[in-house]
Amino acid sequence: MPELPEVETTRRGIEPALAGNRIADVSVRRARMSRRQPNPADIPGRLIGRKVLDVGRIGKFLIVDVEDGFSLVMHLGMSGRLLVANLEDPEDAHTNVVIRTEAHEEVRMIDPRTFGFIVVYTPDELADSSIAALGPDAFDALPRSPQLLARMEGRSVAIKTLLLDQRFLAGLGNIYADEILYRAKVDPLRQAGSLVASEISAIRKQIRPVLAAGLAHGGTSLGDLTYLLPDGRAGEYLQRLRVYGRVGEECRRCRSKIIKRVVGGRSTFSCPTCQR
DNA sequence: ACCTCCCTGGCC
DNA sequence: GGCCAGGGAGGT
Repeated sequence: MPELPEVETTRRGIEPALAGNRIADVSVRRARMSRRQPNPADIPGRLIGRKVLDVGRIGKFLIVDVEDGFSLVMHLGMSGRLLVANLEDPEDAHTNVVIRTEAHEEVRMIDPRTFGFIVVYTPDELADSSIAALGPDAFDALPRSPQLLARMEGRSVAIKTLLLDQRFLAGLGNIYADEILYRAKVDPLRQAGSLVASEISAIRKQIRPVLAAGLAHGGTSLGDLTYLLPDGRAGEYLQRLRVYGRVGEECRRCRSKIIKRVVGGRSTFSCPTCQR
């Protein structure tokens, strides 16, 4: 992971709060948050009393390995945040999951729109889950261009849709896909299989810088402020976005008007002139 | 490979 | 009062 020079994202990080500590209690306050658990009643028994061995991440999935082979998987959806708090700290609204450790701290998942979730897998369940099908992490394990090219060959899917497919690359979301394609000068609707090596290389070159810039500015809080940093502050990447949300504004490169279309069911912003 | 659904707060 | 945004999974 990159340094986070401008934004201190947590008062106390999730990883130090969990790693090496034993889980004392788990509370799922909104049943929907455990909808991906085959039997939601399994969650406490699979976690309580077990020590956290490792805290990792693939794309947008946070993966916490505990003793006896269980893996706690958390996803923040679009409006989720994780907060490390002391037991006596007042709870924010929409605190939907609370994981307490024997160090008397809590990791709280706050998620107004409840697109996030928590699930605890056995090794077999993990192997059968969508986690096992995730592509390489877009930041930590970005494949070389020839490998990306090979995986795009013959595919008619729009490149934007492919970038959002977590089985292709794990970690890119709607806003960042648009920014990457704008910087790479590739039309989001181009069929993946039609891209030539130089275009794929251009896309690849932009992936890490765009993600790093987003991280450095604390992510992208939109006008509705549903996404917030763990401490409740807004991320400030919105002001740096070059195309996302800028329909009708002038392209910074060629002054054409930025257009908005729907691609793969998601709002998609691009320059009709310099993205080809 | 596509479309629809889930959910809620903020906005028109 | 209704629309919209996001990520992922399920269905067609």
